[in-house]
Amino acid sequence: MESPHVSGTAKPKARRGRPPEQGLAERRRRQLVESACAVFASRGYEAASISDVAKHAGVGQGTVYRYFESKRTLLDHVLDHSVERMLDAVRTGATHERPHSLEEFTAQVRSIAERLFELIEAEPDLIKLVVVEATAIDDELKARLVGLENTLTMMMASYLDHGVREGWLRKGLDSRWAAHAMNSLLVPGFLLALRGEATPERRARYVDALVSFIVYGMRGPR
Amino acid sequence: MESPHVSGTAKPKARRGRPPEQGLAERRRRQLVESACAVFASRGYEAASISDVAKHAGVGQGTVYRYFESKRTLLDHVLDHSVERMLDAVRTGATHERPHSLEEFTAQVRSIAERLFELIEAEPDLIKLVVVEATAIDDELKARLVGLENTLTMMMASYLDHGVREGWLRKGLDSRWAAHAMNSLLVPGFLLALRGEATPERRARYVDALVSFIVYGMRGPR
Amino acid sequence: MESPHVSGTAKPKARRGRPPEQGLAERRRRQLVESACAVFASRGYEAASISDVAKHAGVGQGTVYRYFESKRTLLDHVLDHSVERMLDAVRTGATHERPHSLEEFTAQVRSIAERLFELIEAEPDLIKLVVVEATAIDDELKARLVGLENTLTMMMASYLDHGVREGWLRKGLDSRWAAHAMNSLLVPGFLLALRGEATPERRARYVDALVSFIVYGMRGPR
Amino acid sequence: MESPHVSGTAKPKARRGRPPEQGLAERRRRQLVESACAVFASRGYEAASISDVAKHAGVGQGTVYRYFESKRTLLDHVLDHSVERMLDAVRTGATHERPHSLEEFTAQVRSIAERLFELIEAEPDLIKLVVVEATAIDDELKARLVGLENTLTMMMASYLDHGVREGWLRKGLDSRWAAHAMNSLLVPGFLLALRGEATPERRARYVDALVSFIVYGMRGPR
DNA sequence: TATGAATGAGCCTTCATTCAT
DNA sequence: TATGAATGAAGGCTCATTCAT
Repeated sequence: MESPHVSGTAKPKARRGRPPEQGLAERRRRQLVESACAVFASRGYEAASISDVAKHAGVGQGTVYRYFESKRTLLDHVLDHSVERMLDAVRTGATHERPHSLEEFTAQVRSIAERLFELIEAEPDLIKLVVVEATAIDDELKARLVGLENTLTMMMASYLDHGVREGWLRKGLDSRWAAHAMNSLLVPGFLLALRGEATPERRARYVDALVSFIVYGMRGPR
Repeated sequence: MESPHVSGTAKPKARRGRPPEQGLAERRRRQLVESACAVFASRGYEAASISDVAKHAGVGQGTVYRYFESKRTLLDHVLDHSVERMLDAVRTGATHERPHSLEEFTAQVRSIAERLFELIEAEPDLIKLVVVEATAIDDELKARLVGLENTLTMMMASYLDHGVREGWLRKGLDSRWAAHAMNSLLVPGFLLALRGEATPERRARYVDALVSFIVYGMRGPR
Repeated sequence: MESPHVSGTAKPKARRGRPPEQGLAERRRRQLVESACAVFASRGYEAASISDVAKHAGVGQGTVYRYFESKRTLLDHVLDHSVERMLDAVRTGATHERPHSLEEFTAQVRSIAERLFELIEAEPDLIKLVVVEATAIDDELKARLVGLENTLTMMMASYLDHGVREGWLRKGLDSRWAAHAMNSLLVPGFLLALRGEATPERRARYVDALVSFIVYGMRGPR
Repeated sequence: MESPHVSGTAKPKARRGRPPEQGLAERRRRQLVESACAVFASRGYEAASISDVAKHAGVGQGTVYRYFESKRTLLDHVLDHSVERMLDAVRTGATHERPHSLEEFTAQVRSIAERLFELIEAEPDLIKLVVVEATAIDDELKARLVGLENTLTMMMASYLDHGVREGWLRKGLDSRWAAHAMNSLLVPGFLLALRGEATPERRARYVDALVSFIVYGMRGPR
């Protein structure tokens, strides 16, 4: 930062004292968000206490408040973090930029569904926290999550419209509704996983059925 | 559960003097459970206070403790009560004892789905309490609810097996999985309704799609 | 309250349970306000804790919150209570309704000053809390206390104007300023008392000097 | 207190190499005390945090603890500093070493009062901190401040005794009491200023009245 | 020496639960 | 039996103080 002024009069403000250990703050924040994910997910947001989170992270409670101004703020970060992971799953699954045939579309849907399943299986409670519990905490939060889902739905809808224009999805498709249904249909899979009954085989079958349903609905009865 | 009604209508056999208010206790319990349903549903279990429940029921707080030993116990009863209502919806929807063709089966599924939608739209918060919030409160509770869903799944699975035996569902159907998928598919609809976006039109379309999906999966690709 | 309806249908709402012990609430409130007076006065408002107040009153902390919704509310009541006592002192001192000569006026001033001295000597810290510390806590509170003093000043000013009209106070007296000065001059006496050095003799002398000053200023140089 | 300034300007006697920053510690202390004055005065002692003081002084919080062992100790120094400023005001007002007539005495009293008013108007919150808030913090502190006022009173009393001996104050004057009354009479003015209602005109009138009162009391009824 | 990260005691407040009446 | 007054254990949050660097 101050490298250009090697011999200038702008003395570098004589950093005294313990150097702020670059990156520590960010590491701590991450560590705390992760602990909060675990604790909020397992006990629920209301029932979880800041002291639980601190204990899980191995720090004093006061430390939590150096990095997050309130329990509620911490939740915001937990949600951001979790949503980010979900979006990563979607991005990883979407290998082709845009599909150009029903087959490519189907393959992408399958791939995304499988990534999401993996995430759900890895962190069932966390996903539940984001997808369901959070909407009950706060109106502001509910609005945020609804907005997020709307964004996702819109993205998916534009995908579908693209398919309609290219001719591999039927004309007259209610793309907004279809997109919403697709989002929604992920939830049962989430519940399946949540119960821990999702053998790879069953999971594959669920994805198959889901894909079939989507394609069936998208393509129309013929 | 309802041990008293052993022999039909069981009129209390006109006794002399003031009847000892048999059943008063039971009435109070019911009244309290209903108040608790309302209060827990509207504020969430953690945020609701016993004093809210008592006020809603028009009794003193102490009285609550004459009938339920703790807030947690009261929740147990709220859940039982709500589950009972959901089962009623299912029972009401299942007009024929058992279907004997794919068409009857489909009609029943549709009918049940519609009853459940009605319930969800009538009491979205209560359903949310049962389906979502409750599992985050307690491991014991979570186990109970999972058990409940397993029971439902088993009931449904035996239905499906019956269809397989009668030949209108395909041989080799993984009935346990199929039953579970059917249960799970209610959830997106539940979310739809919960968000208040369920116009009658969308709801109908959702039920259609749901039924299609189920039938599609049950009957196989051909 | 319900005495008129001796044999009417308006059944008195069947008071069940422990009777609310008429007046208990008011007694508790008083008891708590008095404890709060003592504790706030001796430690200062900020440094005093609710738990101190509760301990002083011999109740649990939770009990305080049954009667006052916050620490701040409790302070409001402490101030009201203290102001009331100060006003009582003034009222007790003001034996004649309105003075009709300089002598009567002087006698009343002396009498009021002496009542106030008694109060100050009995509760020096409490008076300090009201007169000085409170104005530093809150803008809303400061406004209230300034308003109170303005009211007192106005009352006193109207007294003085009355004297001017009746001719025993000089024409052209700045009654508003004079009233304010009189109020202010009580404070030194308060400090005198606060230090515990106020022998009856010195106190009398102070009142003499005060009265002389007031009369001197009121009557003018002639 | 200021032990270094033994022989006048005391220049540090040009030494070789970097001077060991003698006095740096003392400068830091002063800087911190000044910041603490500002912060304690504006927020009140209890509500002010060490971190506020450190920020105001432009140092880290830890640094404060290198110079003062606790927040309480810092307050001690703030009070010393403020008292010193008040004494300066008195000293500046007292132009003649000792008055030798009632007129000179009166002029000095007026001059001192005006200096104090200036100080109060310049730093009302700081004065309030010293005069009011501090006595509520601690018994030890209260004792110190009472002791300080006693010292002032004694000084003033010796002044008055001097006047009695020289004959321009009446024999039999209770000098200790009179001195105390004079101190106390400053307080109403302080309150006037504190409330921001002190126009120059009112202030002049208040000083007039104060001086009159003092002279009146000192000289006796004749 | 200066720093600021870390800590835990303590505050205000809420509320499930108990119990005298 | 019904009541609501009383309670104390938490919980979220602040901040004086310590200490590794």
